[in-house]
Amino acid sequence: MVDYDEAIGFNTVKTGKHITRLLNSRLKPYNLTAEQWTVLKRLDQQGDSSQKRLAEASDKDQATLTKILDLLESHAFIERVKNPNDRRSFLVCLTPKGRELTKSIYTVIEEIFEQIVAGLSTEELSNYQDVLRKIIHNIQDIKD
Amino acid sequence: MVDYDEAIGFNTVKTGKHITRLLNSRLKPYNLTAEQWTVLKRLDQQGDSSQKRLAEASDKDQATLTKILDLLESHAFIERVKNPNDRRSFLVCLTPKGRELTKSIYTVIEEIFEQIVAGLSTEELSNYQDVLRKIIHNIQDIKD
DNA sequence: TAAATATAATTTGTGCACTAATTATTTTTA
DNA sequence: TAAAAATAATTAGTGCACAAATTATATTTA
Repeated sequence: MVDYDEAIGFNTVKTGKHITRLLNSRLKPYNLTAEQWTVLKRLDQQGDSSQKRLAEASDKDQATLTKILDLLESHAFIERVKNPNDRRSFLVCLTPKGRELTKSIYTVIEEIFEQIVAGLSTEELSNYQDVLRKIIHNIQDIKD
Repeated sequence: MVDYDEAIGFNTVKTGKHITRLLNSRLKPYNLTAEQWTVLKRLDQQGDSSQKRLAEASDKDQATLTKILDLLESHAFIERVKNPNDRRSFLVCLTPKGRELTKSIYTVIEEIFEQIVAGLSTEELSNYQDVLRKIIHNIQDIKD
């Protein structure tokens, strides 16, 4: 009988933690953490966004995102602009400084991941992604 | 060009988070969190242990474990006993209450994971585990 | 159209994860 | 064997994740 709590649960969380920690150590010289990078990346990908939309895209809750944005704003990587269409919300925008930084971090991140996936075949990684997708899907089904 | 930051990094962390959140919601009636369960499970598996050994076995740092143990101790699930062989350390022990709880949680956890892995073949899950193992191994090599 | 309901962002409180520093104790070095 | 170095556990500080509550604003209902 396979112990999935261990094999899937603990080990997925552990792997995620170690990836995050590695990224954090490499991003430290840029005054960035892995979580903050996720937010910058989403802003770069989808353009100026409301916080709600940003939270959804980066899989973070509103409360957590507020804190992360506060930090990014304090470093002048982003700014919050009043949303002309809805006074309850802001549009979050990359500053020129933030845009410049984001561009250079793509390279840093890419190099790290080349090391992280070294020795794994395209097929192995593709299968891995399928399983991740199915697990997330299963969890969402349980919740409904 | 596959974006491994997204496909592997973000999605592994996301999946881990969602598993943890699901477990937390199911363990809440027992006054337990997923992380606390990990510690109880390790104690059950390896018997009375020093904090250092427990931290290693549960992939937590000493500081974090201290806090988790404080909570478990406050609920009388565990107790810290002076280590007769080394005055710098304690032996952490399950109380009868904690042992009883641990036994019943195994069943709860097993049912959740049956749902989490539903529809995934033994082979798929086995391959998934292999990739996790290799990623962790790669990360450890990078650190050395 | 006014009232009821829902929503965006923030704050508060709690539980983790991580690093650095600290104190008492043990181990190693010279 | 005394001094230096290492170690176990804890504390303090910072960054997240999550749930609940709150306030101003938008949407829906009757």
